[in-house]
Amino acid sequence: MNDKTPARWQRKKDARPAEILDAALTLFVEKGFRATKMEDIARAAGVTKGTPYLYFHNKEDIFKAVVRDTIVARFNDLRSSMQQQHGSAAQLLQWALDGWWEKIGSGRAAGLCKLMMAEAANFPELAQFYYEEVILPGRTFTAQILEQGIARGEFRPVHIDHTVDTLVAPLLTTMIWGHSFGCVPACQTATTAQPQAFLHHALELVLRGLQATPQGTPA
Amino acid sequence: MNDKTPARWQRKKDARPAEILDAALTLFVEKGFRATKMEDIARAAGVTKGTPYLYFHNKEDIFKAVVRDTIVARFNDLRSSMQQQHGSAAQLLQWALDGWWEKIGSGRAAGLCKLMMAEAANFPELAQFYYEEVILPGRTFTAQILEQGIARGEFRPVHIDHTVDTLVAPLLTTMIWGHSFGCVPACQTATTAQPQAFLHHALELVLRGLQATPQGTPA
Amino acid sequence: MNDKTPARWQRKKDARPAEILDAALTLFVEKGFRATKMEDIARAAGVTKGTPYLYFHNKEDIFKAVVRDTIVARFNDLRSSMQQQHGSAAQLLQWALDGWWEKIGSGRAAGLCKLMMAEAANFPELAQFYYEEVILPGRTFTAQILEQGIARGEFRPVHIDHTVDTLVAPLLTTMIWGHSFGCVPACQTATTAQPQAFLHHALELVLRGLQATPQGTPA
Amino acid sequence: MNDKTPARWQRKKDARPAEILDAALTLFVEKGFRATKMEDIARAAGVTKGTPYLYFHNKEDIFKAVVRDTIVARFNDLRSSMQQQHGSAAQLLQWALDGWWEKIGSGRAAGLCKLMMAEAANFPELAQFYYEEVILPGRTFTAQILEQGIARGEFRPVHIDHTVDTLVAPLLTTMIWGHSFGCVPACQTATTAQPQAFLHHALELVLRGLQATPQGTPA
DNA sequence: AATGAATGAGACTTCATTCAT
DNA sequence: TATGAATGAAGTCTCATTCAT
Repeated sequence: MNDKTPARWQRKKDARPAEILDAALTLFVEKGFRATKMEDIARAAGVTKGTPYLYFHNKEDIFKAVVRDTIVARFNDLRSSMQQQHGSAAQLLQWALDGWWEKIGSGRAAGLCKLMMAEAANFPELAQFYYEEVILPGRTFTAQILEQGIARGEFRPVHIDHTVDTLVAPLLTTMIWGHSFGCVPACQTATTAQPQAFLHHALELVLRGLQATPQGTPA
Repeated sequence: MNDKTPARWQRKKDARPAEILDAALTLFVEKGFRATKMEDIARAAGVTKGTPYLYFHNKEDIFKAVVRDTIVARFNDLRSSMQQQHGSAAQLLQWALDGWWEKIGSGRAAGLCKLMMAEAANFPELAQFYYEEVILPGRTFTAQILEQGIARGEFRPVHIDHTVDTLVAPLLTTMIWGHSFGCVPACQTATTAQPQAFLHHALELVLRGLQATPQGTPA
Repeated sequence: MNDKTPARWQRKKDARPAEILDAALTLFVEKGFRATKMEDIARAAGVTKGTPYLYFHNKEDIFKAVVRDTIVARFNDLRSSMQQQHGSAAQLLQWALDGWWEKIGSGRAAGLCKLMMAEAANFPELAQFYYEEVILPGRTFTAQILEQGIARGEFRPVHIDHTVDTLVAPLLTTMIWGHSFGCVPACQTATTAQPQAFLHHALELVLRGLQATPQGTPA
Repeated sequence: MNDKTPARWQRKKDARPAEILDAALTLFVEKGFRATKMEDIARAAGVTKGTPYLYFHNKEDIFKAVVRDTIVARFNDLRSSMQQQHGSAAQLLQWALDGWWEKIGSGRAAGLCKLMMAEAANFPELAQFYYEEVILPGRTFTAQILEQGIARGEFRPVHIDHTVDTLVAPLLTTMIWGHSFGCVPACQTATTAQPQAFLHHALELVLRGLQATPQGTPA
């Protein structure tokens, strides 16, 4: 409004790359990588066609930056929210699930994860970054809780890797469903309508399955 | 038929559409819809640029035909392999899982499912077809087994929809993982290495969680 | 209906080229040269794609044949209808106008003339044929009547060429208008609605202008 | 401005559309709509393939713009040159004819009119624009002069619409002939060689025919 | 730092023509 | 003679990227 407030413009200047990435994130999630035009990104960021090229080498570079930045930011959020949680392994998993939903599953980051799956084969290098920064730490974190639970006799001894994947599967399902069929009005399911209820239900089922039972295994 | 004719082209009208769809399926799964060029499809099918247009209206039409044909074919396979299975609900679910893996999960059809998720928002009409022909029938089938299991006292009474999704989640995970990060050598996990072992493990966990227990629920 | 009547098929066989040209004439008039597809011509003629090529070298060749055949046929019709007409020069011009309307102006041939104008620059060789077979004879014929009228004192002495063109102008206008704006519902004029009335009116006006008047020319 | 810059391209946004339309006008008139390639237009305008699409939606859009712009511009020229002409109806018609020849008949606009006739059926919407902006005003203008002439006793009472068409016919003939057979060296006629002489001759003939004569009509 | 006109490779689609049957 | 599957040149349009201003 007031040209005399340089601070505002100053901030703006420094914020340019972030604004561009923010716009790109929204558009990539909404339309996919190929269908998102550079000019759309620029316009959504309030700049003109050429400006994104001052900060990024090309469209692929923007995509990579979007993934990296979003992931890092979301992961820091999630990590700090998980600090110093104590309780049973089951409780930790529930907290983790809620934290994940709040920080990632319910926001644009979930769309980005879905996009990352869609494009992983086209961006192997980026996939590897994601794998190392997201997938492995996430698996390790989950695996540690599991192992703790087993060590404490809270859970049966189980195959760690497969159990981790079993715990992660509902999260993946929620993200992908919500950003694929969930976007089509005619293709709604219970999961898209009440994702959190589904997540809790799935976790509860698996936790029951993990429960150490004195009397043996089911048929 | 006769290798001695240096024919520029072979006539085989009846086989052409299937050949084109087959080539398209492979390429779509490998590279995605946008990144697959019509000429690539043509070349992969052993014809030239113009030929696919003799059988299909445009690229989108080919995509739709690929989905419809593959889905219908795979579903018929699966359905017939499930005919007249008898046993406990748990056994039925295990058979269904194995049948699904054999007919769909382990083949190109899984890649198509992953692609369908990636593109659902871009092809709402096709998404609806897929939803009606694949998702709903699959959910209904699973739900019936669950309800049977509950009615027989084999399973606890549970929320059907969420449990269906919990059962389906590992399948989705397998398909998507296998055709995203699983395609990148540096991004392997236990699931991509031994998908069937994971699927069995996940099912067993959930079945345990479903088990009717006389003595109450866990914390 | 009856396969036993070979005569009918015999005739058909010989008639093929004519049938193709007839179909082509209609389509060319309706849609223009470029917009008419070979396959449309074939289908309209009741044959398949390749057949026209058995009788004609290519599309251009068909166009040329259409023009030549139609023109020659229409001209023979017109010429024979004008045989042995006697009367004043004005009467001859009126008879010629009516004959022209009946044989050419009111039928598809008029559309062909319009098309010939549209395409003359693209088919110089064909234009020359048309010029020599239609334009020049038509002009000569008209010029002769004019000269006769002048010689008899029926008409004033006038510039023959320009007067011929003045007499021909309404005919051209009728043909062109009827096959251009006349085809668009929202673009009707008196001429398209009542072409014959216009033609008679125009001829009468010009004939009055040609009338030998004792008292001199208008301002 | 500076010849020392080996610039791959020149920036001149304001002039571009006009340059493109100018190039397009020439090419459309010369080769017709279909036969004119977008790249030809671009090259003739001194730009590359993609540039016309910065200013026009597609080829049809360029055609429409060419018609609209040329028509409007020529019509304004003509209208302003006809301002404040006084005299007899016959004189007005002669002035109008000369003005028309100077502003329209002798230039590229005449080719555009011919093209408009050739393409009217393919572009009904554009035809309607042309009809409303050119044909109707032109007819109204001519009709008013005629009615004035009749009211003043200068002309006989005649059918206005048909007489308008009779007056317009030579103009149409000139435009069409000049841009069809007139372009083929072997197809010249008096009209193509001396169009203005023909136009004057035709007008004089029709004016004589319109002359109010006390002593009756000819046979 | 920012603009936005211009570029030009690239992808889709059409259709006149060919030729094995 | 007739067919019609297949060809492939040609044309339209898009959009990531460049660069003079």
